[in-house]
Amino acid sequence: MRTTDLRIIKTKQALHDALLTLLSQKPLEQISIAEICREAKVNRGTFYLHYEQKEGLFEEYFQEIMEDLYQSYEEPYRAVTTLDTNQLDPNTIRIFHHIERFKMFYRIVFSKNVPLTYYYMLFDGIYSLLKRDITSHHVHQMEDHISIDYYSAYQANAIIGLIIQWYRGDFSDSVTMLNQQLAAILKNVRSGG
Amino acid sequence: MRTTDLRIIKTKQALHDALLTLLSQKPLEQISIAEICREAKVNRGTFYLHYEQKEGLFEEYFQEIMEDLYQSYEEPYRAVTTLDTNQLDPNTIRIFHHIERFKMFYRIVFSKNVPLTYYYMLFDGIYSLLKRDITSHHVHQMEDHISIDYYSAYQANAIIGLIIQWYRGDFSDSVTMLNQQLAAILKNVRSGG
DNA sequence: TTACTTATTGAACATCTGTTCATTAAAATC
DNA sequence: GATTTTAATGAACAGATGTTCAATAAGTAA
Repeated sequence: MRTTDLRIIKTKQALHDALLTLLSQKPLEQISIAEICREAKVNRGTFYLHYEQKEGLFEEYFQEIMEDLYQSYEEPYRAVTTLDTNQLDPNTIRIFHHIERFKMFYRIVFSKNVPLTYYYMLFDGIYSLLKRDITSHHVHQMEDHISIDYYSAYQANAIIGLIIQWYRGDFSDSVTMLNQQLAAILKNVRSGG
Repeated sequence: MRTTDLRIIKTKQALHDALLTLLSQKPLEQISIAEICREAKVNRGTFYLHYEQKEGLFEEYFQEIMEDLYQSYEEPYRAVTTLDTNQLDPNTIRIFHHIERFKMFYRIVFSKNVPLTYYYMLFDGIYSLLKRDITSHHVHQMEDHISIDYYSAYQANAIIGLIIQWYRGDFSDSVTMLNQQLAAILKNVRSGG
Protein backbone atom coordinates (compact mmCIF):
# COMPACT_ATOMS: atom_id res chain seq x y z
CA MET A 1 0.00 0.00 0.00
CA ARG A 2 2.66 2.53 -0.95
CA THR A 3 0.88 5.76 -1.82
CA THR A 4 3.04 6.32 -4.90
CA ASP A 5 1.55 3.34 -6.73
CA LEU A 6 -0.22 4.69 -9.80
CA ARG A 7 -3.15 2.33 -9.33
CA ILE A 8 -3.80 3.74 -5.88
CA ILE A 9 -3.55 7.31 -7.10
CA LYS A 10 -6.01 6.61 -9.90
CA THR A 11 -8.47 4.84 -7.64
CA LYS A 12 -8.42 7.60 -5.06
CA GLN A 13 -8.78 10.24 -7.74
CA ALA A 14 -11.81 8.47 -9.15
CA LEU A 15 -13.37 8.24 -5.69
CA HIS A 16 -12.64 11.91 -5.00
CA ASP A 17 -14.23 12.99 -8.27
CA ALA A 18 -17.25 10.77 -7.65
CA LEU A 19 -17.75 12.20 -4.18
CA LEU A 20 -17.55 15.76 -5.47
CA THR A 21 -20.06 14.99 -8.20
CA LEU A 22 -22.48 13.42 -5.75
CA LEU A 23 -22.00 16.17 -3.18
CA SER A 24 -23.23 18.65 -5.77
CA GLN A 25 -26.46 16.66 -5.93
CA LYS A 26 -27.20 15.69 -2.35
CA PRO A 27 -25.85 15.97 1.20
CA LEU A 28 -23.14 13.62 2.43
CA GLU A 29 -25.43 11.62 4.70
CA GLN A 30 -27.62 10.64 1.77
CA ILE A 31 -24.67 9.35 -0.25
CA SER A 32 -23.85 5.67 0.18
CA ILE A 33 -20.48 4.03 -0.28
CA ALA A 34 -22.02 1.79 -2.92
CA GLU A 35 -23.18 4.87 -4.79
CA ILE A 36 -19.74 6.50 -4.73
CA CYS A 37 -18.21 3.30 -6.07
CA ARG A 38 -20.76 2.99 -8.86
CA GLU A 39 -20.12 6.58 -9.85
CA ALA A 40 -16.34 6.13 -9.66
CA LYS A 41 -16.47 2.77 -11.44
CA VAL A 42 -14.43 1.29 -8.63
CA ASN A 43 -15.14 -2.02 -6.97
CA ARG A 44 -16.73 -1.62 -3.59
CA GLY A 45 -14.16 -3.90 -2.02
CA THR A 46 -11.46 -1.55 -3.29
CA PHE A 47 -13.06 1.31 -1.40
CA TYR A 48 -12.64 -0.60 1.85
CA LEU A 49 -9.01 -1.20 0.97
CA HIS A 50 -8.41 2.55 1.31
CA TYR A 51 -11.10 3.87 3.62
CA GLU A 52 -13.30 2.62 6.41
CA GLN A 53 -16.21 4.98 5.84
CA LYS A 54 -17.21 7.61 3.33
CA GLU A 55 -16.15 10.05 6.02
CA GLY A 56 -12.55 8.99 5.54
CA LEU A 57 -12.77 10.01 1.92
CA PHE A 58 -14.29 13.33 2.89
CA GLU A 59 -11.46 13.86 5.36
CA GLU A 60 -8.92 13.90 2.57
CA TYR A 61 -10.62 16.97 1.14
CA PHE A 62 -10.68 18.50 4.54
CA GLN A 63 -6.90 18.23 4.74
CA GLU A 64 -6.66 20.46 1.70
CA ILE A 65 -9.07 22.95 3.21
CA MET A 66 -6.98 22.99 6.38
CA GLU A 67 -3.95 23.81 4.25
CA ASP A 68 -5.78 26.92 3.11
CA LEU A 69 -6.60 27.79 6.71
CA TYR A 70 -2.93 27.64 7.63
CA GLN A 71 -2.01 29.77 4.67
CA SER A 72 -4.76 32.29 5.38
CA TYR A 73 -3.38 32.56 8.85
CA GLU A 74 0.19 33.05 7.71
CA GLU A 75 -0.36 35.52 4.90
CA PRO A 76 0.19 39.20 5.71
CA TYR A 77 -2.84 40.97 7.09
CA ARG A 78 -4.37 43.46 4.69
CA ALA A 79 -7.96 44.53 5.31
CA VAL A 80 -7.28 46.41 8.53
CA THR A 81 -8.85 49.57 7.20
CA THR A 82 -12.38 48.49 8.06
CA LEU A 83 -11.44 47.95 11.68
CA ASP A 84 -10.57 51.24 13.24
CA THR A 85 -11.23 50.40 16.85
CA ASN A 86 -8.52 47.82 17.35
CA GLN A 87 -5.48 46.00 16.12
CA LEU A 88 -5.92 42.99 18.35
CA ASP A 89 -5.12 39.57 17.04
CA PRO A 90 -5.34 40.27 13.34
CA ASN A 91 -4.14 36.73 12.80
CA THR A 92 -7.16 35.25 14.47
CA ILE A 93 -9.45 37.44 12.51
CA ARG A 94 -8.31 36.17 9.14
CA ILE A 95 -9.97 32.86 9.89
CA PHE A 96 -13.37 34.17 8.85
CA HIS A 97 -12.17 34.86 5.33
CA HIS A 98 -11.17 31.28 5.05
CA ILE A 99 -14.55 30.02 6.27
CA GLU A 100 -16.33 32.31 3.85
CA ARG A 101 -14.22 31.03 0.97
CA PHE A 102 -15.20 27.43 1.71
CA LYS A 103 -18.66 27.97 3.11
CA MET A 104 -20.16 25.25 0.92
CA PHE A 105 -17.76 22.91 2.61
CA TYR A 106 -18.43 24.18 6.11
CA ARG A 107 -22.14 23.82 5.61
CA ILE A 108 -21.42 20.08 5.58
CA VAL A 109 -18.97 20.21 8.47
CA PHE A 110 -21.50 21.90 10.74
CA SER A 111 -24.57 19.93 9.72
CA LYS A 112 -26.27 17.94 12.47
CA ASN A 113 -25.91 14.43 11.18
CA VAL A 114 -22.26 14.52 10.31
CA PRO A 115 -19.77 12.90 12.72
CA LEU A 116 -17.80 15.06 15.17
CA THR A 117 -14.55 14.17 13.38
CA TYR A 118 -14.73 17.19 11.10
CA TYR A 119 -15.41 19.49 13.97
CA TYR A 120 -12.29 18.20 15.67
CA MET A 121 -10.25 18.70 12.52
CA LEU A 122 -11.25 22.35 12.45
CA PHE A 123 -10.75 22.67 16.18
CA ASP A 124 -7.29 21.10 16.01
CA GLY A 125 -6.33 23.39 13.16
CA ILE A 126 -7.30 26.59 14.94
CA TYR A 127 -6.04 25.24 18.25
CA SER A 128 -2.53 24.62 16.97
CA LEU A 129 -2.33 28.00 15.25
CA LEU A 130 -3.45 29.81 18.38
CA LYS A 131 -1.28 27.72 20.65
CA ARG A 132 1.79 28.60 18.63
CA ASP A 133 1.02 32.30 18.90
CA ILE A 134 0.07 32.15 22.55
CA THR A 135 3.24 30.27 23.37
CA SER A 136 5.47 32.72 21.57
CA HIS A 137 3.78 36.05 22.29
CA HIS A 138 1.54 35.92 25.30
CA VAL A 139 3.02 33.52 27.76
CA HIS A 140 5.09 36.10 29.61
CA GLN A 141 2.01 38.21 30.30
CA MET A 142 -0.18 35.35 31.42
CA GLU A 143 -1.20 34.16 34.82
CA ASP A 144 1.36 31.49 35.49
CA HIS A 145 -1.06 28.83 36.62
CA ILE A 146 -3.02 28.86 33.38
CA SER A 147 -2.44 25.74 31.34
CA ILE A 148 -1.56 26.74 27.79
CA ASP A 149 -3.47 23.74 26.51
CA TYR A 150 -6.66 24.72 28.27
CA TYR A 151 -6.21 28.33 27.31
CA SER A 152 -5.70 27.46 23.65
CA ALA A 153 -8.69 25.13 23.66
CA TYR A 154 -10.78 27.87 25.23
CA GLN A 155 -9.81 30.48 22.66
CA ALA A 156 -9.99 28.17 19.67
CA ASN A 157 -13.42 26.88 20.50
CA ALA A 158 -14.67 30.37 21.31
CA ILE A 159 -13.91 31.37 17.73
CA ILE A 160 -15.68 28.28 16.46
CA GLY A 161 -18.61 29.39 18.60
CA LEU A 162 -18.83 32.52 16.50
CA ILE A 163 -18.61 30.41 13.36
CA ILE A 164 -21.44 28.17 14.57
CA GLN A 165 -23.61 31.21 15.16
CA TRP A 166 -22.63 32.50 11.73
CA TYR A 167 -23.43 29.13 10.13
CA ARG A 168 -26.80 29.00 11.83
CA GLY A 169 -27.67 32.28 10.21
CA ASP A 170 -26.65 30.60 6.94
CA PHE A 171 -23.50 32.77 6.73
CA SER A 172 -25.64 35.74 5.84
CA ASP A 173 -23.61 38.18 7.96
CA SER A 174 -20.53 39.59 6.27
CA VAL A 175 -16.95 38.68 7.07
CA THR A 176 -16.48 42.27 8.20
CA MET A 177 -19.33 41.89 10.66
CA LEU A 178 -17.71 38.77 12.10
CA ASN A 179 -14.36 40.50 12.35
CA GLN A 180 -16.00 43.39 14.17
CA GLN A 181 -17.82 41.10 16.54
CA LEU A 182 -14.66 39.25 17.50
CA ALA A 183 -12.72 42.47 17.87
CA ALA A 184 -15.46 43.99 20.02
CA ILE A 185 -15.76 40.90 22.19
CA LEU A 186 -12.03 40.77 22.80
CA LYS A 187 -11.94 44.48 23.53
CA ASN A 188 -14.98 44.33 25.79
CA VAL A 189 -13.75 41.41 27.82
CA ARG A 190 -10.35 43.02 28.32
CA SER A 191 -11.86 46.19 29.66
CA GLY A 192 -13.83 44.18 32.19
CA GLY A 193 -17.32 43.66 30.73
CA MET B 1 -49.55 8.93 18.11
CA ARG B 2 -50.68 10.54 21.35
CA THR B 3 -47.83 10.17 23.83
CA THR B 4 -50.18 9.15 26.63
CA ASP B 5 -51.07 5.88 24.95
CA LEU B 6 -49.85 3.08 27.20
CA ARG B 7 -48.60 1.06 24.27
CA ILE B 8 -46.31 3.88 23.20
CA ILE B 9 -45.02 4.39 26.71
CA LYS B 10 -44.25 0.69 27.06
CA THR B 11 -42.54 0.49 23.69
CA LYS B 12 -40.36 3.52 24.35
CA GLN B 13 -39.50 2.25 27.82
CA ALA B 14 -38.45 -1.10 26.39
CA LEU B 15 -36.26 0.64 23.80
CA HIS B 16 -34.73 2.89 26.42
CA ASP B 17 -33.90 -0.04 28.66
CA ALA B 18 -32.49 -2.00 25.76
CA LEU B 19 -30.26 0.90 24.72
CA LEU B 20 -28.94 1.32 28.26
CA THR B 21 -28.21 -2.39 28.52
CA LEU B 22 -26.33 -2.39 25.23
CA LEU B 23 -24.48 0.84 26.02
CA SER B 24 -23.01 -0.88 29.07
CA GLN B 25 -21.55 -3.46 26.73
CA LYS B 26 -20.32 -1.47 23.72
CA PRO B 27 -20.18 2.05 22.26
CA LEU B 28 -23.18 3.56 20.52
CA GLU B 29 -21.72 3.32 17.03
CA GLN B 30 -21.41 -0.45 17.33
CA ILE B 31 -25.04 -0.87 18.34
CA SER B 32 -27.47 -1.46 15.51
CA ILE B 33 -31.15 -0.61 15.45
CA ALA B 34 -31.91 -4.26 14.79
CA GLU B 35 -29.97 -5.18 17.90
CA ILE B 36 -31.82 -2.69 20.08
CA CYS B 37 -35.13 -4.06 18.83
CA ARG B 38 -34.13 -7.65 19.44
CA GLU B 39 -33.05 -6.76 22.98
CA ALA B 40 -36.24 -4.75 23.59
CA LYS B 41 -38.44 -7.40 21.99
CA VAL B 42 -39.98 -4.72 19.82
CA ASN B 43 -40.62 -5.04 16.13
CA ARG B 44 -38.10 -3.17 14.03
CA GLY B 45 -40.87 -1.44 12.14
CA THR B 46 -42.16 -0.11 15.43
CA PHE B 47 -38.81 1.53 16.09
CA TYR B 48 -39.14 3.54 12.90
CA LEU B 49 -42.61 4.59 13.97
CA HIS B 50 -41.04 6.54 16.83
CA TYR B 51 -37.49 7.32 15.76
CA GLU B 52 -35.53 7.80 12.57
CA GLN B 53 -32.17 6.68 13.90
CA LYS B 54 -30.79 5.19 17.07
CA GLU B 55 -29.50 8.71 17.70
CA GLY B 56 -33.05 9.89 18.20
CA LEU B 57 -33.46 7.39 20.99
CA PHE B 58 -30.21 8.53 22.55
CA GLU B 59 -31.42 12.14 22.36
CA GLU B 60 -34.27 11.39 24.72
CA TYR B 61 -31.75 10.49 27.38
CA PHE B 62 -29.84 13.61 26.61
CA GLN B 63 -32.90 15.69 27.41
CA GLU B 64 -32.83 14.33 30.94
CA ILE B 65 -29.12 15.10 31.25
CA MET B 66 -29.81 18.65 30.09
CA GLU B 67 -32.41 18.94 32.83
CA ASP B 68 -29.63 18.24 35.31
CA LEU B 69 -27.45 20.86 33.66
CA TYR B 70 -30.15 23.48 34.11
CA GLN B 71 -30.63 22.49 37.72
CA SER B 72 -26.89 22.50 38.39
CA TYR B 73 -26.81 25.99 37.02
CA GLU B 74 -29.73 27.19 39.10
CA GLU B 75 -28.80 25.67 42.43
CA PRO B 76 -27.06 27.92 44.96
CA TYR B 77 -23.31 28.05 44.59
CA ARG B 78 -21.50 26.32 47.43
CA ALA B 79 -17.89 25.28 46.80
CA VAL B 80 -16.48 28.81 46.61
CA THR B 81 -13.94 28.10 49.32
CA THR B 82 -11.48 26.46 46.95
CA LEU B 83 -11.39 29.50 44.71
CA ASP B 84 -9.81 32.33 46.57
CA THR B 85 -8.68 34.44 43.64
CA ASN B 86 -12.05 35.39 42.25
CA GLN B 87 -15.80 35.35 42.47
CA LEU B 88 -16.40 35.70 38.77
CA ASP B 89 -19.24 33.88 37.14
CA PRO B 90 -19.79 31.20 39.75
CA ASN B 91 -22.79 30.11 37.72
CA THR B 92 -20.69 29.22 34.74
CA ILE B 93 -18.29 27.30 36.86
CA ARG B 94 -20.90 24.88 38.16
CA ILE B 95 -21.12 23.35 34.72
CA PHE B 96 -18.02 21.24 35.30
CA HIS B 97 -19.65 19.46 38.21
CA HIS B 98 -22.45 18.45 35.94
CA ILE B 99 -20.08 17.13 33.27
CA GLU B 100 -18.17 15.18 35.88
CA ARG B 101 -21.37 13.64 37.19
CA PHE B 102 -22.29 12.36 33.74
CA LYS B 103 -18.87 11.77 32.32
CA MET B 104 -19.79 8.31 31.08
CA PHE B 105 -22.42 10.02 29.03
CA TYR B 106 -20.17 12.79 27.77
CA ARG B 107 -17.59 10.28 26.67
CA ILE B 108 -20.17 9.28 24.09
CA VAL B 109 -21.17 12.84 23.24
CA PHE B 110 -17.58 13.84 22.47
CA SER B 111 -16.50 10.70 20.64
CA LYS B 112 -15.40 11.16 17.05
CA ASN B 113 -17.93 9.08 15.21
CA VAL B 114 -21.05 10.40 16.87
CA PRO B 115 -23.17 12.96 14.99
CA LEU B 116 -22.85 16.67 15.81
CA THR B 117 -26.42 16.70 17.13
CA TYR B 118 -25.35 15.98 20.69
CA TYR B 119 -22.73 18.67 20.58
CA TYR B 120 -25.39 21.15 19.55
CA MET B 121 -27.67 20.02 22.35
CA LEU B 122 -24.96 20.77 24.86
CA PHE B 123 -24.07 23.99 23.11
CA ASP B 124 -27.69 25.15 23.04
CA GLY B 125 -28.07 24.33 26.70
CA ILE B 126 -25.06 26.34 27.82
CA TYR B 127 -25.79 29.04 25.27
CA SER B 128 -29.29 29.71 26.56
CA LEU B 129 -28.16 29.74 30.20
CA LEU B 130 -25.37 32.20 29.44
CA LYS B 131 -27.53 34.32 27.19
CA ARG B 132 -30.09 34.73 29.92
CA ASP B 133 -27.44 35.89 32.36
CA ILE B 134 -25.67 38.09 29.86
CA THR B 135 -28.92 39.74 28.90
CA SER B 136 -29.96 40.44 32.47
CA HIS B 137 -26.62 41.33 34.09
CA HIS B 138 -24.02 42.38 31.60
CA VAL B 139 -25.74 44.17 28.80
CA HIS B 140 -25.44 47.61 30.31
CA GLN B 141 -21.67 47.27 30.59
CA MET B 142 -21.12 45.90 27.12
CA GLU B 143 -19.93 47.50 23.94
CA ASP B 144 -23.18 48.41 22.31
CA HIS B 145 -22.35 47.00 18.90
CA ILE B 146 -21.74 43.50 20.23
CA SER B 147 -24.49 41.11 19.20
CA ILE B 148 -25.70 39.25 22.26
CA ASP B 149 -26.18 36.16 20.15
CA TYR B 150 -22.61 36.14 18.92
CA TYR B 151 -21.32 36.99 22.36
CA SER B 152 -23.28 34.15 23.96
CA ALA B 153 -22.14 31.70 21.30
CA TYR B 154 -18.57 32.80 21.86
CA GLN B 155 -18.70 32.32 25.61
CA ALA B 156 -20.70 29.09 25.51
CA ASN B 157 -18.40 27.42 23.05
CA ALA B 158 -15.31 28.64 24.86
CA ILE B 159 -16.45 26.70 27.90
CA ILE B 160 -17.08 23.65 25.75
CA GLY B 161 -13.53 24.11 24.49
CA LEU B 162 -12.32 23.55 28.03
CA ILE B 163 -14.54 20.51 28.30
CA ILE B 164 -13.15 19.09 25.05
CA GLN B 165 -9.63 19.51 26.38
CA TRP B 166 -10.75 17.88 29.62
CA TYR B 167 -12.38 14.99 27.75
CA ARG B 168 -9.27 14.45 25.66
CA GLY B 169 -7.31 13.95 28.84
CA ASP B 170 -9.97 11.38 29.74
CA PHE B 171 -11.39 13.70 32.45
CA SER B 172 -8.36 12.98 34.59
CA ASP B 173 -8.05 16.57 35.83
CA SER B 174 -10.24 17.45 38.80
CA VAL B 175 -13.32 19.65 38.72
CA THR B 176 -11.44 22.06 40.94
CA MET B 177 -8.65 22.27 38.38
CA LEU B 178 -11.18 23.09 35.67
CA ASN B 179 -12.81 25.71 37.83
CA GLN B 180 -9.43 27.27 38.50
CA GLN B 181 -8.51 27.27 34.84
CA LEU B 182 -11.71 29.01 33.83
CA ALA B 183 -11.40 31.51 36.63
CA ALA B 184 -7.78 32.23 35.74
CA ILE B 185 -8.55 32.59 32.04
CA LEU B 186 -11.39 35.00 32.71
CA LYS B 187 -9.27 36.98 35.13
CA ASN B 188 -6.27 37.01 32.81
CA VAL B 189 -8.19 38.15 29.78
CA ARG B 190 -9.89 40.89 31.75
CA SER B 191 -6.61 42.30 32.96
CA GLY B 192 -5.38 42.48 29.37
CA GLY B 193 -3.27 39.31 28.83
C1' DT C 1 -69.18 -5.03 27.66
C1' DT C 2 -69.09 -3.29 23.27
C1' DA C 3 -67.49 -0.59 19.67
C1' DC C 4 -64.02 2.22 17.98
C1' DT C 5 -59.29 3.66 17.29
C1' DT C 6 -54.63 2.98 16.58
C1' DA C 7 -50.08 1.00 17.92
C1' DT C 8 -47.75 -3.14 17.01
C1' DT C 9 -46.65 -7.06 14.41
C1' DG C 10 -44.58 -10.12 10.85
C1' DA C 11 -43.45 -10.64 6.41
C1' DA C 12 -41.50 -9.13 2.40
C1' DC C 13 -38.57 -6.10 -0.50
C1' DA C 14 -34.65 -3.61 -2.57
C1' DT C 15 -30.61 -1.73 -1.15
C1' DC C 16 -26.43 -1.04 1.69
C1' DT C 17 -22.64 -2.65 4.78
C1' DG C 18 -18.47 -4.96 5.85
C1' DT C 19 -15.82 -8.82 4.93
C1' DT C 20 -13.50 -12.80 2.51
C1' DC C 21 -11.12 -15.07 -1.36
C1' DA C 22 -9.46 -16.72 -5.52
C1' DT C 23 -8.52 -14.55 -9.92
C1' DT C 24 -6.92 -10.93 -12.87
C1' DA C 25 -4.23 -7.21 -14.31
C1' DA C 26 -1.55 -3.35 -13.64
C1' DA C 27 2.28 -1.41 -11.85
C1' DA C 28 7.26 -1.64 -9.93
C1' DT C 29 11.78 -3.71 -10.09
C1' DC C 30 15.34 -6.19 -12.03
C1' DG D 1 11.31 -7.34 -21.70
C1' DA D 2 10.73 -10.70 -18.13
C1' DT D 3 9.74 -11.30 -13.33
C1' DT D 4 7.92 -10.12 -9.11
C1' DT D 5 4.89 -7.63 -6.33
C1' DT D 6 0.55 -6.01 -5.18
C1' DA D 7 -3.73 -3.38 -6.24
C1' DA D 8 -8.16 -4.16 -8.23
C1' DT D 9 -11.86 -7.18 -9.37
C1' DG D 10 -16.14 -9.99 -9.07
C1' DA D 11 -18.66 -12.98 -6.57
C1' DA D 12 -20.58 -14.38 -2.53
C1' DC D 13 -21.93 -13.97 2.42
C1' DA D 14 -24.54 -12.69 6.72
C1' DG D 15 -26.45 -9.00 8.58
C1' DA D 16 -28.48 -4.06 8.66
C1' DT D 17 -31.37 -0.38 6.75
C1' DG D 18 -35.57 1.79 5.58
C1' DT D 19 -39.99 1.12 3.83
C1' DT D 20 -44.65 -0.93 2.87
C1' DC D 21 -48.88 -3.54 4.01
C1' DA D 22 -52.52 -6.33 5.62
C1' DA D 23 -53.62 -8.57 9.95
C1' DT D 24 -53.84 -8.37 14.84
C1' DA D 25 -54.12 -7.04 19.40
C1' DA D 26 -53.91 -3.63 22.81
C1' DG D 27 -55.59 0.50 24.30
C1' DT D 28 -59.45 4.16 24.72
C1' DA D 29 -64.08 5.76 25.16
C1' DA D 30 -69.27 5.00 25.06
